Amino acid sequence: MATGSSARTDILDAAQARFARQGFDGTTIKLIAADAGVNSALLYYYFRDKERLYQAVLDRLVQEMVRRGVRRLEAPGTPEERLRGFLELQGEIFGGHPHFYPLLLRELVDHAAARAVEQIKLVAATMFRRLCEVVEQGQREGAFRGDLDPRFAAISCVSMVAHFFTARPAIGLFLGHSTQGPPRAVVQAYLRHAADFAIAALSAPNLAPARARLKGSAR
Amino acid sequence: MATGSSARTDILDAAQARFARQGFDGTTIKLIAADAGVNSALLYYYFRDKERLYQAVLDRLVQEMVRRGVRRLEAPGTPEERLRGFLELQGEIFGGHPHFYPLLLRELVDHAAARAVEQIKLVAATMFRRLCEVVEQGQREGAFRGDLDPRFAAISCVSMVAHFFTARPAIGLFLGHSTQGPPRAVVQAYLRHAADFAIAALSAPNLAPARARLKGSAR
DNA sequence: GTCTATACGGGGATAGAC
DNA sequence: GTCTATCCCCGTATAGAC
Repeated sequence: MATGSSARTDILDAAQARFARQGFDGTTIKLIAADAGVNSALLYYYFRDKERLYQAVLDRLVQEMVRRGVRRLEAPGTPEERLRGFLELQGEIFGGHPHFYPLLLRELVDHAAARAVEQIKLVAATMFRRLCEVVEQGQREGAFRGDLDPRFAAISCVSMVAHFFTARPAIGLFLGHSTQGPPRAVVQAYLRHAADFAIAALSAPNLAPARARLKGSAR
Repeated sequence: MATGSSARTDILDAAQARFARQGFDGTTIKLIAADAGVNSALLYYYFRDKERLYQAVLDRLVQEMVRRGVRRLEAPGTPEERLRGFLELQGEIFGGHPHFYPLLLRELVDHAAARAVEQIKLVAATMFRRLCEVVEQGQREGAFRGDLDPRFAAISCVSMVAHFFTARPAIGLFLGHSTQGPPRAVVQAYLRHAADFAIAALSAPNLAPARARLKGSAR
């Protein structure tokens, strides 16, 4: 309700940026108001307090992530193609919008995600579940090795992309750049590497690499 | 100097726990003092201000991590054994001491690691460099595939372990437990999986499967 | 809906006694 | 070295005018 309000979404946007950059405790209501170009008392009109403003930001974010993630996982293609597509989307989201992943990350770190239990359960029941099903399908079709726990495999694949953005400042220095992180081209190169690395680990073991694609019809 | 002082280390220990759990902004001097069982003014005697107290905590932590990491990487053995040993240590450190990884993680997230630039450069020049050399050695010896950037491979391997602990609350829910994270046995199982997954990706045959798939035929 | 003005508390930091 | 007492700022939140 009242979604048309410009001030309301301005506040949400400003809050998202600040919470992502400085965390809950490090962000002040007055600063958000200044960013949004409104008076600080207005924040209490739209959202009851700082806590609920944070919740509203988090809600909006997780819902968008789940929506895009599930849609990508349900795209047509082989399990390998769908997994690659999902990892690609992950890179787009985490790398593209500067306030997306940092906010999720903070929520995980700040209070052991206590404020996001419901949202995480949603992710578990939709996106994560779907991702595991893709791995399982690949296993049934013989493209992926069958001796892996699909949930562990899913976590490993996602981790290689996620942690790159988590540790972005450190990785920037590791690779000879700055704490701003590596330049875009290096990020892209890493993301390609990570997808290949994941598929290599998942692919059926060396014995019969060429025969792995039994039912595969090269399209 | 003055390392014998009990109050000083008590303060450092208490500060480490609080900073790890609640972050810099979320932690108060008075609370740290209460945890350490000393008066809050004493913190200003040993450390000039909150900022320097935080720095001291971070210093102590990174130095211990580097020391243990490098020692493990320089242990005798094949590249595979040394990589496995390093990932095992990573799991021990991150999983074992509850304030170790959360503090590093916060530093990465909080201000793009601005407070830890020097420490990260130390890690880059010692531990990370050493880890890359292990991968390179494996490549020269033919145990690991040669078509990977050793730095990217190193990052991928570490990521699979690190992100598991980063996202611990979420992964706990994903696997049907709580935001406290999965039980110890599941953590151990995942760590074994991650090491195997990493080695599988590194050992995968060079070109045959990946290229064959493109053409859809492997003679 | 949006603003001004303000209360109320809490946090960092200091002076100085012991 | 350790504590008591205190200052001062700033952040959240509310009351109420427009």
